[in-house]
Amino acid sequence: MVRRWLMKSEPEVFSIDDLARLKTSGWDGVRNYQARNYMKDMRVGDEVLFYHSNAAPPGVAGLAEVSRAAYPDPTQFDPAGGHHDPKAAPERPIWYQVDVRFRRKFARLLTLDELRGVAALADMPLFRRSRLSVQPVTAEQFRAILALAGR
DNA sequence: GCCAACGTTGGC
DNA sequence: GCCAACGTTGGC
Repeated sequence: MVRRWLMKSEPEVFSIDDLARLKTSGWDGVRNYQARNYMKDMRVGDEVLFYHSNAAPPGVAGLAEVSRAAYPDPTQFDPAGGHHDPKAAPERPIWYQVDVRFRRKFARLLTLDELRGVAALADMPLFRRSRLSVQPVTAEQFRAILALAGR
């Protein structure tokens, strides 16, 4: 069963255009347990709404898909990197990532402000739970967002 | 740059 | 196990 997710990234760090260029990328650096657990639930082929956070304006920028299921995030083992976790070891990983593949960039950014006004989206964690960078999206919510994006 | 929300850490 | 301090996220 293909499911749907929303994943946040700061475009200054990694944007939908970066993914379009790379085609596929590991989604590393997630250091929140709830977000990690959602990534562990992901299956190859799951659909991903690519959300630009901490941007002006923030919003959903496009569509991607999970191309590799969860595996240990290597950045947790690198003391020199910004995502190092001293409690993690290769035989005891704590953090996981998935790989995502570019599908398409929307013709226009669906801004947070616009999405907030859509009744069908009112229950999204995006509005109800702050700072959750990976979150599930229902079939109805997903349809509503794709309808706004057009084809 | 500010700051509210909120998850994590660590002293007790 | 409580909870204050602290750090991060992310909208504005």
